[in-house]
Amino acid sequence: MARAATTADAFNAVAEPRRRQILEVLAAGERPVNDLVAALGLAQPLVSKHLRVLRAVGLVRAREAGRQRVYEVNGEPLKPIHDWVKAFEKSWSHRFERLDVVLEEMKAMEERGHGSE
Amino acid sequence: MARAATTADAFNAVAEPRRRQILEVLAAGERPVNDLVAALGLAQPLVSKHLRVLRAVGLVRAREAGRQRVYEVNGEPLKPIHDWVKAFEKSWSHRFERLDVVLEEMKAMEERGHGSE
DNA sequence: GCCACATATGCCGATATAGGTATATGATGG
DNA sequence: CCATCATATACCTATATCGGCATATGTGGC
Repeated sequence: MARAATTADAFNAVAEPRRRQILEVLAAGERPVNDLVAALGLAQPLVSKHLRVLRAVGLVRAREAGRQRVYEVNGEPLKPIHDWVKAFEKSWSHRFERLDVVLEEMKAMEERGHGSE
Repeated sequence: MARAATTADAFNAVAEPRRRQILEVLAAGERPVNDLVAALGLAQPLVSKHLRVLRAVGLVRAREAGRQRVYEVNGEPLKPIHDWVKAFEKSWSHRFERLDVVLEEMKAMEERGHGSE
């Protein structure tokens, strides 16, 4: 057996740095393929192939617009990754043992009108 | 070029379901290899090879104990994944604007003693 | 010293990848 | 209709994987 298909999983799809880049660009707003080609500096067929993988896992959606195909992110398939990784968060964030405390902190931060990051 | 090495990244290392399983088991506490073999029902060389990959990325650490080798999780290399994925969280959690609601949910989940997967 | 135990490594086969180049599909405009 | 733009697909090569089996390394006990 070889490695699991890249289209098997969001885990596998997102393991490719280029695919992550594509998602990052699309996070700023939907884009036709050529924009992605320009933004990433990759060969057009490469981008199309990566998009194919992302589409297969549901991470992007295509919309037809004349002769262009406009792609848009759909982050939902990332949720399993988020949930799985989150279970290990305490491993690097030691203040995380007291979850209640952390929640208070976050809440306070939010109320102070301070966004994310 | 083939796919990036599994040892290139936590992203790649964790794309393998078995490797995730290993980390899940180890999350409950350090274990010698044979325990993992029993817990996962895999062939011993397989487990050793997966551990090798996880070690290469720093996701596990080995401690010598007599003729056993006790492995332990180190979640820190997962942080980049967490951070990256988190940026897309709003994409699937539309109620994310109401942070307080989310916090309640998290608290509830935690109190229910929710494991991984 | 020798044998059983615990783990790691070597070699093999099948597979599917990423990237490249050339080409097919498909829509638009003249 | 034909040429052009936008995107997708086909074919190719090199590579590294996962899993299986056999074996090496290394430790402890008798």
